[in-house]
Amino acid sequence: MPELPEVETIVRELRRKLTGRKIRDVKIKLPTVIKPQSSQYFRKNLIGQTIKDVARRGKLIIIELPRRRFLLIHLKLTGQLIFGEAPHKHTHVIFQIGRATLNYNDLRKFGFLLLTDKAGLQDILIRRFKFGPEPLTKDFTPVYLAKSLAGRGAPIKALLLDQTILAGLGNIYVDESLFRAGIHPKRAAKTLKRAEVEKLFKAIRSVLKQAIARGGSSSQNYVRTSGRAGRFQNLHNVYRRHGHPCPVCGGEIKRIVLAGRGTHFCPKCQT
DNA sequence: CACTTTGTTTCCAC
DNA sequence: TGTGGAAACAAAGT
Repeated sequence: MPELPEVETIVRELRRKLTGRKIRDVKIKLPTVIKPQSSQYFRKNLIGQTIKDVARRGKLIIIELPRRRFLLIHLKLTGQLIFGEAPHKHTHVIFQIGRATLNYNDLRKFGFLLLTDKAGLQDILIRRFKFGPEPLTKDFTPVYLAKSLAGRGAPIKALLLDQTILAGLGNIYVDESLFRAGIHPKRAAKTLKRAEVEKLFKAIRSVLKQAIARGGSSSQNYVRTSGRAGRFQNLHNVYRRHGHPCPVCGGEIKRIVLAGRGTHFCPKCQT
């Protein structure tokens, strides 16, 4: 599952391996797989470019190229960027950087790559990706969280998944954060007490930090850019553990559908 | 076959 | 206009 930690890892490795290097060639293996406008654009525009910088906002990776060009990579679900791997059935784009290769794989093809100019980038960032703060920066505070939840009748889980409130939290980490905070995913956001908001704030940060430290969650087919699996799935308390006992109280973990997502929680511990 | 998965969009009701 | 719920969409593996 591509979520925050793996994107962090990818960006770090992209910086290390690509910054200042030339992209000599970009091979489009299956042009129809990528958004139609981008495959053409790739072929024409990427050859010989030098990567200047890489940034991350939520699950969107933005690589700055010279001449005010930007490469956007939006990783969703099964999207992967893997260094030094033989291309396979789900490899859609291969970046050749010197002798190194970086594969863009996406089994379900939910993600996309797009090469665009400054105006297009701004358009996308402003109109399509109005991201809230990064959970692990100082922009994210208990006060901000409280303010975002105040007066909202929606279930707390729905708001935590909303990227305009908080960037980069996906289904796994929302479920795990709510478990750690002892809050029921269906609770109306505005009913959270001050102490609960504080607890949730801490839970989100600690879950993400631990997940990053362990290289993310390989619960289905996520792997790191090195191709190795993450190890946070071993620490999942509730995510896809319905029918199993709660590690805290021993009660049964339940699964419901909330905000269109599989939602896992302990009915005893989370109120 | 049904079902799962994510992020986004669309539609509908209030 | 904002809000929230529900459904739809992409694609493919289980």
